[in-house]
Amino acid sequence: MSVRRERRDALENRQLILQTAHELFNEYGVQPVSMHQIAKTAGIGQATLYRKYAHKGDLCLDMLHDYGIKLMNEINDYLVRNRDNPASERLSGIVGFWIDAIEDKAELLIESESKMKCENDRGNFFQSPMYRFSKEKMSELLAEIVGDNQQPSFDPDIAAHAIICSLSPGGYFHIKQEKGYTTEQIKEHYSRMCKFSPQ
Amino acid sequence: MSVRRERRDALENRQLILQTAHELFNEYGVQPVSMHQIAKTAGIGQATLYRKYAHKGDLCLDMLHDYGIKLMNEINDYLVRNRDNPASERLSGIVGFWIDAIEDKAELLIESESKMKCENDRGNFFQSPMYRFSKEKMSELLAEIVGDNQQPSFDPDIAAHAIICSLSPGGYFHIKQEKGYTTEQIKEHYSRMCKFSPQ
DNA sequence: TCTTATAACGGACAACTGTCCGTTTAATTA
DNA sequence: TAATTAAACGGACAGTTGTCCGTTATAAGA
Repeated sequence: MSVRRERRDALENRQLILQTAHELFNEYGVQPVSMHQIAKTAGIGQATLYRKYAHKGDLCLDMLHDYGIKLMNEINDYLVRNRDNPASERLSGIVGFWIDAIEDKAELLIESESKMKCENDRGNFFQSPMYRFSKEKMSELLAEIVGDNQQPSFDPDIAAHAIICSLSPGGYFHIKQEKGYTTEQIKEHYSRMCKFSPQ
Repeated sequence: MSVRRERRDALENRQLILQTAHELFNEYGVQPVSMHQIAKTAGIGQATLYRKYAHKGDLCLDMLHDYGIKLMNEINDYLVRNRDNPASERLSGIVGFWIDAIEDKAELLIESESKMKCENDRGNFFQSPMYRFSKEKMSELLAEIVGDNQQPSFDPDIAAHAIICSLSPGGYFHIKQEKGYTTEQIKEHYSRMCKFSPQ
């Protein structure tokens, strides 16, 4: 059976959308720019935009794609460089990268977080490579931390997921503001939390 | 100076809104009901509705008010009854109550979570009594857990906040489904995580 | 009780979201 | 190269959000 490859106009429009959104977000910020405005500015139909991206959060998540690749590479490098350090330290290292990412890409992340309603949805953050990768790496480190424990322990996947959720932009910026901490102070407290290990 | 008391019609409308929203949510679910529909059904103007509630999430949060009071009382009772148990056990007890609440009130919580955009906003979950109460109680228990530690430790407020954030409905239901765990199994894993204490 | 100031009301409106459906266009096949 | 076919397009539309502003009703004071 022959596989029809993606039509040229479809590909061009996808690139045009990302380009246009990037420019509009740079000029006005993410939140104030509407999907209508993106379509209008790009000179394409509303439906063409929605056919590619289910909602603005979906679009924002795709705009984080390259950043996500870069982040995953950096984390991989970090883990290799520090392979002989304690697992808890490497874990807090990943958390540090994650916090930097939130600070860097706050607007896009907040948008994609707020539109994340339906499970198994296009544009669900929990389906993104960045989330899956980080959960996996954190899970491995947590498994290493609790590894030599005979009594039944918690599921490292759940712990990793919990750590990532606790770093959702909404919650992160709230506590940061409420406590009046700097980014480095938050990192430091998370780092100390990672030092915890079973009684 | 004289304090004008709240006008009668304003009070009546507030009750009418809550009553109407309750009925509509019961019949159709939370997500499918629009603010327009609530106003129309209640027989009041759109602006009257928005004057009382900044958005649907704000309304949902208010609809959780009584439930929140009940929950706080239950947690208080629990803490008194178990005052002689280890702090980590009481902590996982609170988490248990919290998880039950998520399961009970998923729809309202998801709605209020997804509309929580601006900090210091009416209808921000982090301003709600339920959040503040739980964070305070968890923070006290965490302080107790790490209390007799001479080296600098993490801020219990941050840890408490992190635990609550990790239990946001979106994240909770995602991991529950992905792992195929029952509610009790999630509680069990959280309980084991709470057993952790400093190296 | 009547007047008055003002809080609250609500219809109408502008803008946004997301979808439908008839039309166009690119890739495949002859 | 022409015909075919299905993917992709985009204007238009219905429904929703959130606000504005002229009108109404209520509580306080005379």
